[in-house]
Amino acid sequence: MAIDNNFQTIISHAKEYGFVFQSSEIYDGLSAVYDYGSNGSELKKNIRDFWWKSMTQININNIVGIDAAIFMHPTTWKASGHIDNFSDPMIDNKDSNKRYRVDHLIEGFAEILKSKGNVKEADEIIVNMENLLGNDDYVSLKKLIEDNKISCIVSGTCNWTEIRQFNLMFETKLGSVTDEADTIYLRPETAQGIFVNFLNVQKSARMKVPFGIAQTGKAFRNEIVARQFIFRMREFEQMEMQFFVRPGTEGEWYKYWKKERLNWHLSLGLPAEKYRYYDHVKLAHYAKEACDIEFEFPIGFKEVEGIHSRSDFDLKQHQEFSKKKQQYFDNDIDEATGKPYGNYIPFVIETSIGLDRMFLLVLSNSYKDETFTKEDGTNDSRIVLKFPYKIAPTKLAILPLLKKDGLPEIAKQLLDDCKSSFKCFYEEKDAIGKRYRRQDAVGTPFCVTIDHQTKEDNTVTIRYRDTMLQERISISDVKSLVQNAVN
RNA sequence: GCGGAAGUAGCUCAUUUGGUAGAGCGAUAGCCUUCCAAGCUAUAGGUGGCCAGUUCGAGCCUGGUCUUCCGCUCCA
Repeated sequence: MAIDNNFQTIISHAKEYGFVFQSSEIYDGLSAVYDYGSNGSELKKNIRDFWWKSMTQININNIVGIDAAIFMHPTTWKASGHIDNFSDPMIDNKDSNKRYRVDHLIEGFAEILKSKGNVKEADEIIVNMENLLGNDDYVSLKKLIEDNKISCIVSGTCNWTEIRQFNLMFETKLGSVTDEADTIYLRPETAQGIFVNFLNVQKSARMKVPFGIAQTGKAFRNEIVARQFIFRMREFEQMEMQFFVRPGTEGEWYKYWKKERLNWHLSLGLPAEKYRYYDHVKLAHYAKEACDIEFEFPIGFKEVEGIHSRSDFDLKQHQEFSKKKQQYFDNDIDEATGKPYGNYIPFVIETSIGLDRMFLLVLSNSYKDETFTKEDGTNDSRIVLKFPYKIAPTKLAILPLLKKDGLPEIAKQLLDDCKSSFKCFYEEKDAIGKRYRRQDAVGTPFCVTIDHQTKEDNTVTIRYRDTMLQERISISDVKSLVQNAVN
């Protein structure tokens, strides 16, 4: 997917106005890692807060939050399937650019040998390969491929890259963790922190199925190709909610959350026509039903959130690996039998949204390059970020028209009155028009100017970001007006 | 990861064949300004992505490396 000019412009704007920087930029940066600047961190936090509130406050009766550690016991990832599914050594043919799993490549060659009658030779190669794989001896493995002149089906050549292990998970070391190994991983998803705490939370918060556990936090994936700005990063933040339900009811709850999550997006005033569902045909090993909520980014329709019906796969796996029962006793009466539903491992509906992707969604949707006609008939233009009010980094800019005649003093009084209620910005430098443009560029929904008339009748001019219209209101009404608009 | 292209001030770009870098905008500090950027003055900011090599001399030539973009590839 090509990155169009519009997207490039947005990326430049994000850097120039303190939203997103490349990580460690003074050291030439780190590929696919980004930092959030002064405005970006506010926007990101506001999105996260809005999600958190929607989950844990509005659904106050049946969703609670947790904040699990990034480090988890390594067996977690054996249970989840992350270790087995993502640790195969790979090799690329430089001429065809085709990638092979090393074991598949060599096994394929051995099959051909066998079909030609060289059974003994084929078996030797396989034994040899398994030994080398067991020792992670990639240099000798490559030599094995080259010595046997194993070639690419597409190009027919033996022009191979070095063998590499594409493990999705970042490894690190922790002092003695288990008997077997001290290698631990940075979590590739936040969900497992919820699953392993299922009973802790259920018991301590006295939750009854159906209920949910919400969490936001960093996750890490060693993506082979990570591109497209903050769309695919190696370190990113997820906002996940796992909703535990009685087996047999997962279908209706899946439908419920599928609808509910899209409504959340729309409640921010984001355009419905830019959203669509993508129902998965090919399902993951744990899934019963799954869909993505996609948004039309400048780079096309892309996934921003996933809703997955995960069955009881995760809890069952953890039960098996930990030898600890993960079941829940349901006291509700089953009308069919007249008895309680009893013990079961709940089924799970997961909603998982990428915070960074949501950030990019909001940013690219809000970015407008507008041209308009001024009062004197000439054309003018502005770059404006039309953020939803409640997540805008700064809510109110307070601008004395002149930095003399006591105007700054009045302005600062208003600032003191407002700054504990919402994020304000104060500036007295430069012409007023220029200051308006700067606020447009960072998406501040309201600007208030203090002029000489303010001294006479306590009114100020409020200027609206989206329409550029202005009106005079009483200075005492400013705070409540902004507060009402951003809540 | 493979192949291609690019990297000069915060941004957009100059610098004729190799001779120790400039502009506009922006920023900062003043001045002027009574409501939608681009009035005046001054100042700051670059070991030319980084490291080597060739040369008397490299922003310019060569190699490596990092980052970004494009095309593949990969993608619970």
